[in-house]
Amino acid sequence: MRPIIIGFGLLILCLLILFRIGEVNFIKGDVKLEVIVAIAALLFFFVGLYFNYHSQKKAEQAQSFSATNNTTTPSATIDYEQIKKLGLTQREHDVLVKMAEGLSNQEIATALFLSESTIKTHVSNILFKLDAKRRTQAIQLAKQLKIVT
Amino acid sequence: MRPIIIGFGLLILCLLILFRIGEVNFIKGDVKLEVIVAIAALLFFFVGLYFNYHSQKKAEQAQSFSATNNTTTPSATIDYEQIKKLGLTQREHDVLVKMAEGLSNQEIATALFLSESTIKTHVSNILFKLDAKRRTQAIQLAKQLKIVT
DNA sequence: AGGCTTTTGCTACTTTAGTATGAGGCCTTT
DNA sequence: AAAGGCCTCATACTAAAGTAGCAAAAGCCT
Repeated sequence: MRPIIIGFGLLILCLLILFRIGEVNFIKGDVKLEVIVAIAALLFFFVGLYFNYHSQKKAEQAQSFSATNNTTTPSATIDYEQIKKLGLTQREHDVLVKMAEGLSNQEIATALFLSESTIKTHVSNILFKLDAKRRTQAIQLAKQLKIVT
Repeated sequence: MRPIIIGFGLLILCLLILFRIGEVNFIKGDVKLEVIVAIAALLFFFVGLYFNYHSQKKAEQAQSFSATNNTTTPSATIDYEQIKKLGLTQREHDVLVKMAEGLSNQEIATALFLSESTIKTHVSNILFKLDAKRRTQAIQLAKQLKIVT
């Protein structure tokens, strides 16, 4: 929770700086209002993306967890029991899904708002847990075990 | 695709209106820069939320579509017409099948009694013909197009 | 036999993937 | 408050994968 607070703090700081620049330059007439508004708009556009992404992730997590608790659902698409059995975490499963879609590590990183390093770590752990040597093998296994569609 | 364009058109319109308000009121000195920036920021914050929400919806939709297709057509047969259409040769298809099994280039080479160089050539051609950037993507496409099981 | 495609293979690169290790923050449980 | 699992990220490697360009051999087709 703290990083979010820090993030917002920094954002507010950035905004204040923007205001300052805006005010100063308005006197000089160098920077136009449009530019400042555009920067702020862009900034908050991505903040919105980020924010929504995180809230949805949490919701998904809760959903899948409740799904695993419900033993009566065979879940025609994904076998959550199998995921549990293999010891795959939520995040690892996320990455595995993206992997199966044919994305590169860098693309997965972009899609999940993470760094490539993190994806590599996850992938490495996935390969270990699935006892696979390559990502292609992991994908094949994952489809067989119905932990990805 | 069209709703997105319309949406962005409306957004640009909103921005222009904001600019107008800003300029007009600056002369009168009623509304401050901060307010305009804040409005723009808030606006785009929600735009970000909305945008991300929809992109995720689409992803989910695509997933369910492919899922329903799989359930409605359980035929595990290979579409040779598709292979022809793509211009894949016999050997390339052989390699593609091995690729989908999760084998490395070296392993495919051993399995087909060829050198790794040859496999690389084939793989490169496969990727080109399938318009894929990586072998994982090629596998995913190949399964969708039913040219591998 | 000459023209065609396919198959095979090479060298020399560039780019991704994957491993090993460490570290810090967050969250839950104890 | 301490402990442990999870997530994130980084560095520094090594190992595959993929690209570009070329070329020889084989098979096929009238």
